[in-house]
Amino acid sequence: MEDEHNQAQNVPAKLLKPYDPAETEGRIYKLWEESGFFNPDVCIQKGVTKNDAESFSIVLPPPNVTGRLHLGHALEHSLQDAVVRFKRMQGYKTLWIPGTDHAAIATQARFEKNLTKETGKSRHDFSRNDFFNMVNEFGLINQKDMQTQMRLFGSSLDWSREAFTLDANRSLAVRTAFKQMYDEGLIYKGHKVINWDPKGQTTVSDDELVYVERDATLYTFKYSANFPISISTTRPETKVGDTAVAVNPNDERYKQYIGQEFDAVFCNVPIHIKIIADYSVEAEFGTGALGVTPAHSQIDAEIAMRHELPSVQVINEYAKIMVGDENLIGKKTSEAREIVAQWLRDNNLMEKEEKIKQNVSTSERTEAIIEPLPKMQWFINVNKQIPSHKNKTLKELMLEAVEKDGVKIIPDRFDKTYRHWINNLRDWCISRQIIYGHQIPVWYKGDELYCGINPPAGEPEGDGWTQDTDTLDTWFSSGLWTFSTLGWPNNTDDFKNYHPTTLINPGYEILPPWVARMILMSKYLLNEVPFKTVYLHGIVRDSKGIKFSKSLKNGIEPEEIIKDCGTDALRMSMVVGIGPGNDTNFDIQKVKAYSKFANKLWNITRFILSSTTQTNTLDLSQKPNLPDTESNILDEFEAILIDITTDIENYRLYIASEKLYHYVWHNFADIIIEESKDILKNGSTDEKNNRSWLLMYILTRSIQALHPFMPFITEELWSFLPKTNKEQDNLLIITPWPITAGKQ
RNA sequence: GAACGAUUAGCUCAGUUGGUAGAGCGUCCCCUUGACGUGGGGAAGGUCACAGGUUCGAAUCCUGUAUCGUUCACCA
Repeated sequence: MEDEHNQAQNVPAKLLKPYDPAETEGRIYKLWEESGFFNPDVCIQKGVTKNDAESFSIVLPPPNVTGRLHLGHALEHSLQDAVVRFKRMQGYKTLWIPGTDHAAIATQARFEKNLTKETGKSRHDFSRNDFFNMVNEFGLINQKDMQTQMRLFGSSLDWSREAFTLDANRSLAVRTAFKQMYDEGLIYKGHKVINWDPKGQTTVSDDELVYVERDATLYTFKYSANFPISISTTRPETKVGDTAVAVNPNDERYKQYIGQEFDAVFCNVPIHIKIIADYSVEAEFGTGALGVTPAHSQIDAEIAMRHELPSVQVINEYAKIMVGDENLIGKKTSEAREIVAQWLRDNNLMEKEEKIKQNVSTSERTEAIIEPLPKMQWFINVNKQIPSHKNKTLKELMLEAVEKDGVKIIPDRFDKTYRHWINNLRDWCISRQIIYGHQIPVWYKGDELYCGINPPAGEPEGDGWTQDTDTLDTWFSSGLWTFSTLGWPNNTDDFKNYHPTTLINPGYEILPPWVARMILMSKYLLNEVPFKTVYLHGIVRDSKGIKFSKSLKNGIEPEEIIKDCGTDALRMSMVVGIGPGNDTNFDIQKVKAYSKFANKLWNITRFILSSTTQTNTLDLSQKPNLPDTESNILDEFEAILIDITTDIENYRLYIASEKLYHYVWHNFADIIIEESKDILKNGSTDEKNNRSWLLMYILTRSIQALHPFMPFITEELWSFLPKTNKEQDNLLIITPWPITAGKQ
């Protein structure tokens, strides 16, 4: 039987069995890593990339070291690696930097939750230093795990440049940025109403709030019998801190009272109320009068600022009342609410109680109800005119990036989201009362304040200095990511070669907190944009369209999928048909379909190697004089390659990958190969040779074109192809993209 | 309250610039034992949410409506 297959020696034994990704992928990744080709310096050294080639750089959105990578990360890696491999093959000086994010509050919160569950202890049972180290260790375990996962995804990351937002180099970048902003007055310390998380005992920024709808009661009442105006509130317990009642200046009902001041005893607490006029008050809502509590509401604080009202703090960090008699003092806000309401009823001051739906802000991490409190904190001023930037504000610099500097957001509808966020931006509270993170690089000694950079931690010379105990919002360090990873503040070659980066590829949900912050930092510190294109991907949901989450336990481990179907199949399923900014419901059927495709490609190769002529000596660069039939097939194929190339260059990977899939299976295999069987069997020698060359050519180029999407199987098949010229002698990862000629 | 998105075959979703619809899975029939049973051929199945409009022509552009979803804001 064997003797009938006179070309069987062309077929490696491995190819005779179905494709086995599990056996292949790990080995191939190791091969790549050892080759050094993930590192652009090595590519230049070995003559793969020209020294003066244009660079293509991209930093990985650093995953939080709170846990492991999930399918959303698989999507992100599939997209980025496809583009990176494509650009590398096109001859760009291609750099993709890996890294992870310490994620400050998220990591500390998760660690502390585990700690309490397992040992009953909390952070207060440890020294600051010990606790920091424990959280960090927890993070580093996850970090290591994620590095393994990234390799499993096949990502061609330059591991020699790996970064962590909390490592020494990044810490230097953080201190440098902080000092520069501090010295120019952009970072300031101020006593303002901030979002306080009573459970986490820290401030949180506006972006870390989650609004939850709840039932609430809207109470309408007067402070005292002789007070002329009724007010409404859902939080009567805060009203012991009121210092004014605000009405709309055009409201005829109340005009006569504007400017008057009243004393009252509210729930046994003496208060002094001034009646003021402010346009922010809507006459139509409630009674048209707003009780102003400057210490416990952002909006009221703004009104109070405009009218120079005193501010009285009545709620403390533990969300307990800190004024009043024994009935009130020390009570939790929820208890105090009912006590005050009852007092109002008892004193015939309550006019109305209605049930309403209300959105209450909670902490993203601890789920605690946020208490607005006045506190001394560090802020970044987004409205200050910056002398070193032609008196533009940070907000203006951020808008400039998309309006003038050409930062392109894909899909473009998110451009609006970006602008809207910036236009509503308030000063960014950057200090946190947690331990895990970058400690504020500021030291105090008496009235002296020192802000420093120098390693190891920036501390000043001499004795008696104590460092500010707060740490920075995690987004402060991630805002520096595109350049802190390239060696900034040192003027390194990497920084010169690769910044601004070409592309960034995060999920759309972090457009405001991350993408916008990177633009802020880069525009201010470097006077340039951090990246040229922002490709936003969507969310991977479960098959029912529900978001994966740890609490719902509906997560699917990427490893399971990879074990069953292979990474290439998973990657294809994450790319084909999923447009930018679109969510996708994960469906294992889709992955299975592409694992079939992998096998199909495997068998196409087997067939061509075993059925064509002279495969050992076939030189692709020696194109025979093809008859029309073959010539047309070739033209059609090249046209598709050009098409696909254009699609990828415009980041339409979801279309390019599908076209490739469709061509290879339903044109190449189903039509071209099928009709070749007869030719290869019954044709003349010339016919056989021409057809053989054509099949081998399309196969070879298809494998190259598929490589960005299915890197493992294509690299493996590449090794089986005849080695008849220099190009084919190399690893597939560094072969030139098949249609460089097609760019014409 | 506002912005944005979605609404296409039984299910999950593509459809890049307007030229009367495609994929995967599922269903049914047939074929394939010399690439692949993870294969091949074929079939059924869609008034492209609805109503108007622009156009020679619209799933694709415009207006409005409905339902679902996301995000932002928030009424004190």
